[in-house]
Amino acid sequence: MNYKESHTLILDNIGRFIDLTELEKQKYISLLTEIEVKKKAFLMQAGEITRYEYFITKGCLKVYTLDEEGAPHISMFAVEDYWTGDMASFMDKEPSRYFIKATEDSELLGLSRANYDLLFQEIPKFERFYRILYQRSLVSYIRRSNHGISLTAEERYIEFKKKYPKIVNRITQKDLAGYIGITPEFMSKIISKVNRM
Amino acid sequence: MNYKESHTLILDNIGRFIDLTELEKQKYISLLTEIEVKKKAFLMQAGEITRYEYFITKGCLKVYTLDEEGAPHISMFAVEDYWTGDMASFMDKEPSRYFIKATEDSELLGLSRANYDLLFQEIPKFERFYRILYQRSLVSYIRRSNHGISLTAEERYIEFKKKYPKIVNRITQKDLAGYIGITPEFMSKIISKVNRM
DNA sequence: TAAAAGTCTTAAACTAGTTCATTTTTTTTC
DNA sequence: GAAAAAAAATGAACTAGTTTAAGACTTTTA
Repeated sequence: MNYKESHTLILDNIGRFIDLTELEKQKYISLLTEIEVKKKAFLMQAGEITRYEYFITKGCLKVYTLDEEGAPHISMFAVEDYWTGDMASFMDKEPSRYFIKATEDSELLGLSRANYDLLFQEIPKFERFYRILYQRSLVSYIRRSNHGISLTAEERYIEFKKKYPKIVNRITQKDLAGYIGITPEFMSKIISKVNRM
Repeated sequence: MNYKESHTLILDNIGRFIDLTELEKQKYISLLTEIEVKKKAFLMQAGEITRYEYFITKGCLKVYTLDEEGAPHISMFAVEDYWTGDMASFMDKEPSRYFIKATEDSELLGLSRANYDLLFQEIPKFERFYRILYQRSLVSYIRRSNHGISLTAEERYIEFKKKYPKIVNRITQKDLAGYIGITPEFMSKIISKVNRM
């Protein structure tokens, strides 16, 4: 993907919530860093302090933690047009608990912490953009944290398929199990059951 | 609680993230509505369009949905110095799925949707306040939605006690079960087990 | 293109959590 | 302050999801 395409993608994403002048667009783009990650490579690992907030222009990544037994718990899959990172670590400059690993060759745009702060000084409109972006993410996480707790694994799988039909075909069953919160073995049973219905 | 005390509480809460002039403080206070809810009364019910975002100055409320079988799933307990409401319904003016019920006699300050919009026009600094508020809530919900899925009920109970030591003594075991995502019977067993340890 | 590594499937034995039913304890209400 | 209502405790039978192990299928790597 060339620069122009990835810039159009991120500016369109921002354009959903705020209007920018040509000058502001240029200024914004100048604050971004181009990043490439090959399949299976880490964008970031637990213990590091997150340097960027990421916007995905191409590919797919998984964001996950490891529990005491070393089992992975996937908190999100990020594909084109998604934002990702570890906000807690990014904001408070504390070591992250998350790993971010590419499941396909991927391309991203990164906004560093210094540039994030600068952004609000230079284009205060971005306070609004992030206010709305966070608000919307919040609505969906509140819903997920309730559903995660109250639905059965089978119901969560059916919801995931409905909500992310494009993602479901790009990830392994094992990773999906790590997201749904069950073992790969039980995931396999659920899938064959649901497909039989 | 008198007006002055509740105004100090909310202004201190806001003061954590942004600085306001005296004039701005007055302006902000003038946009708020005083609300009282008696124990067991509803602040809001599913099907209604949420009219306010609420700040609690006294008391305790539970925010919950009912599933198809009529079982309650509690998404948060809100006590003094907390913000609550249904953001999805408030923002998009769509019917809410949530009930909010007082578990103690409570007092709140409400910001209506019209005044919320006005606020950003009159004191743009509030974009920043909400950007930071939402960002912090997001961090804790992301953590909760992962933990909710990957910890056992007993671990979730121990975490809740550690994180909200003051709330745990103000709510019933039954409501806590509705938050943790288990039956009241199993909650009872966990509590007696943990206390025995 | 063969070997190695990882993913998926299946099944049996197990455990965390549910359901239903009953009794005791606490809180609410008049 | 007695009666009613709600919450909490306990136990037995059940179900959703885990664990372990082994074989089949796919993808990656040299």
